[in-house]
Amino acid sequence: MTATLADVAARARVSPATVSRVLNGNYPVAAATRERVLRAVDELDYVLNGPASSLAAATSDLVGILVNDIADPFFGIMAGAAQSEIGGGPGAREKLAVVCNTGGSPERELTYLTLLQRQRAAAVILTGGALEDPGHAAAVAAKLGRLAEAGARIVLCGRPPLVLPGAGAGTGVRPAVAATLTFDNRGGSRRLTEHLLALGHRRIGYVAGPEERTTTRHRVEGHLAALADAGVAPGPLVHGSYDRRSGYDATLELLRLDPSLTAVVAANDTVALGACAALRDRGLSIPDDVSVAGFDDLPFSTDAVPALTTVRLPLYEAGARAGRLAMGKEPVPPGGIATVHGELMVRGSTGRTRA
Amino acid sequence: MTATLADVAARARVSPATVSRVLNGNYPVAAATRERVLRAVDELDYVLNGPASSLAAATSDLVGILVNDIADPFFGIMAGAAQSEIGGGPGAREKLAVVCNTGGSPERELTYLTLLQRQRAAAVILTGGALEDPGHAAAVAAKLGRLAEAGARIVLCGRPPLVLPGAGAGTGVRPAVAATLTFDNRGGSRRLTEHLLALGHRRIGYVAGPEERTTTRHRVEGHLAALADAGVAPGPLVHGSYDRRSGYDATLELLRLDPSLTAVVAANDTVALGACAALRDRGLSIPDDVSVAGFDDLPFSTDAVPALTTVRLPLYEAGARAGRLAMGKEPVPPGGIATVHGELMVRGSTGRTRA
DNA sequence: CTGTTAGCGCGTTCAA
DNA sequence: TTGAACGCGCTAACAG
Repeated sequence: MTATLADVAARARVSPATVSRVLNGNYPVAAATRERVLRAVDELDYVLNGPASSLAAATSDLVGILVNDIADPFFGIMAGAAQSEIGGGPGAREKLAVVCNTGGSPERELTYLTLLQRQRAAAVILTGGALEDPGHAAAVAAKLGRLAEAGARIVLCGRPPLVLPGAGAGTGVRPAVAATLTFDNRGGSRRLTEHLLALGHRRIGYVAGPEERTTTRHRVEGHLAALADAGVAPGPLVHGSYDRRSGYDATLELLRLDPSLTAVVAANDTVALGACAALRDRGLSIPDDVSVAGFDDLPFSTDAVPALTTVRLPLYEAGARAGRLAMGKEPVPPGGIATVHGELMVRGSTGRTRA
Repeated sequence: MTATLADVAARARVSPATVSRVLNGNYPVAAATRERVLRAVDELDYVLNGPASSLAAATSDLVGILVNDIADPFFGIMAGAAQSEIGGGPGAREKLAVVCNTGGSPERELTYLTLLQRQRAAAVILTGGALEDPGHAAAVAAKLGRLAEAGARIVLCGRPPLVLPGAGAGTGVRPAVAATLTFDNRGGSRRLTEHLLALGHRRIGYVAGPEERTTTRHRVEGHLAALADAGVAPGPLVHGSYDRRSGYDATLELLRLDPSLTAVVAANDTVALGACAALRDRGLSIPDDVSVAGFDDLPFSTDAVPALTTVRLPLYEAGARAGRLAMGKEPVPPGGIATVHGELMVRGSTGRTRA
């Protein structure tokens, strides 16, 4: 059967404890002994028994990364970056960075958190916007609290800070979350709309993301704030999911609600692509008839025709930083929270309104 | 601290063994007892200790899904589909389906396999093409053999069948791989090139994927086979990675090598987008001056302008099937291998050559 | 620097 | 249907 630590010890003529020490590299071991042990490990094709090790040490080397949609590069880029900072750090004991796909489902989010708690995960990174349902938010907060209690380091990436129930000044509530990297969706969205306003647009449609999501709300709020500041009345707004199809359908609906639209702002780049397709199918040219803008600046956005005006979020950098924070390789930002800003990328899909 | 099985047992006034039986549902337990146990579990916020459980049971509920690039929807779609078939099957004990991103690195692939072996993973799914280096292939085969020996079910998805060293007829070598779903890259590529030939193209450039990868080779082979059958000489070929930038650069190189090209075939859709950008920047129109074709039919391909002619691979279906196979929820195909075919999607990016 | 000794928390016999 | 007892393979004190 599979070789155990004891087998290795016997073969190397040392005690099991010594083998353990060699493998974990935590205690000094004579070079000659270590050599013998490593050879025995090799000869026996020995692989440490993770569960046994985790049980004895009361901690595992598993790090969970939760994403809302693994097929969406928005999450893939962040998750990949985080994973690259976690797996195989030189010298450090190998961590197993794993990505868990919730599919945006609240139940699955909680299920995965429980599963990670069960595995005694060393750290958990939650990416992307949160659901606004208070019940679910409380459930997540509670779960995170228990995970943190059990020693897991919690990091939020691209997610608003956790609102701690009953965490007032001096209540002594230790925050469950070690660090939060939050995206400035509101500010980015605001600058994007200001750009449109500067180009002369006054009738702007909005294809929003799924309802009850923080990302959706913040982006809408930034948009509305820019309009309010300029004294421009909001145009029609339609909610949909974060996919291309939704952008297509919602844009047709927008056009129906207000045929005089001169610009469409989309929840993200993927949705914007769908919006572009709908406009083209209606015989409208971009940006001559209607300008279109996205959000996130995913890799394909620059290849759209015309190239998409959007707000660039440093997804890779944020994910990598979250990974380092989860590993304790980077100091926690002051207050535990850092805001990540987006950068307006003006490209061909937006232009001046016709004279 | 964290509650244990014994705590639950004490609170429910039963033995630890009974609690275990209730939790695992493997043995009959009186309804009243079960009720009491479940209440105690709830009151104590008890969460099973995974490592301890795995150690005792000599198996874990972890299922690993290896991908080459998590930021690429090609893998994200497969992984998400597989995960949806694995996580939270009703009744079944919750499995933890986790995605591991190798980044295309052979070392990380082996590292992840070792880590999964260490965790005594219940199953492992490897997605996407493999590296052709014989040394690495042998190392992977050996690792998979050991994983399988330890009870893990191995499934390949979108990957060529594992060549078993020394597995001849009657050698009694039990294949380590439970099931293989392989993509017909060769056939799909061949049909794509035939389509181009039918449109009159005779000077076709090829932007290939990374060298030493099975996917790259098979797609190139299909392309060359179609040309050979038609008696057409192969055009220039340039290798690159699977990203947009690579497609852009390679296409400029192709144009330099043969300015009279009338078509460009790309390794995949992402690369094709880069190719389109390069052609446009050179002032060439698609498909009037040059036709472009991709592979995979990722969601954004239909939104390219013009929409991309490509070969659709049923990524979601294949991933889901791999997930079911990993869970033993679906019968293994005859011979352990099933070929998944692609479908030619003719769209606007390819057209007849000019008269 | 190395060996000895106890558990870590749970599943699974075996009896009852 | 339930309980008692043992051991899974490893780490972490404590000696030496």
